[in-house]
Amino acid sequence: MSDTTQMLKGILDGCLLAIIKEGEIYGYELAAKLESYGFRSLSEGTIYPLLLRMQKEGLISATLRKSTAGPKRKYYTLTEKGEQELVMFIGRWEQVSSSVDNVLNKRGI
Amino acid sequence: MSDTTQMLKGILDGCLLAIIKEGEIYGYELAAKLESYGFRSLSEGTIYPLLLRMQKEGLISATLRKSTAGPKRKYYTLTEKGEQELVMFIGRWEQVSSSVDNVLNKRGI
DNA sequence: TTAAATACCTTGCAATACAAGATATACTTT
DNA sequence: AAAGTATATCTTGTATTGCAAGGTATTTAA
Repeated sequence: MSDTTQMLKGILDGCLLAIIKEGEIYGYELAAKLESYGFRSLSEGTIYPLLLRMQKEGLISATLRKSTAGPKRKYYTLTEKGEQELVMFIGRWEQVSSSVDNVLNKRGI
Repeated sequence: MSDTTQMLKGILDGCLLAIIKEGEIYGYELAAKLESYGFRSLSEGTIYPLLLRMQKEGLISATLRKSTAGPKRKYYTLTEKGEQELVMFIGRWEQVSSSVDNVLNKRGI
């Protein structure tokens, strides 16, 4: 109850969409990218199931490519549906985050 | 997958703490207050179990008082532990929300 | 007395982050 | 060759939590 686990629910998927939109990227690299944006180190048990789920929902699509330093990488790109979902995510985020900021700054109505 | 349900996880408790800190308040009023801050209408099935949980954890304490227009009201106040938890919540929120904003504004590193 | 607004609670479900453990490839070191 | 290390992905099971649905009780107004 004292970490950010619960707080990440419902925002990680949107953040992944936003990063993938910037350019084709694979899971292992994504985890590092999230850290560079300020997220604490995220478990692979979080990233991979999430990517698979989003692919199954048709938000992203994947292609396998050989790597020079390990097993094949699974590169993801946004689908049309994924772009739409990203737009809706941003709307949700702005509504919720501004509400929280209102509460913390004590500016009701 | 297109509402803010998941996004509220891990932030509602902190928001309740912040509002209760402003002054003694009861559950039914709290729901209205949250709306005035920008949250969409929250179910009583969300508010009451959450208040009971926080009371059980010792973050808030309650006293019953008669009402002029209905059954007794349960007024909540912050405990010392609740104040500490609020401070920690604010820290978590600032870390996470700034990370999300970084991702959405594409400002890595 | 019937209705409506107020006020609180309980049960069960669904969604999701994550720990733990497994598998496989390429390169480097011994 | 063999072993180790970094890279890269996946699966299973668990804990937490928002919320719908349904229930109870009190006060005032119609």
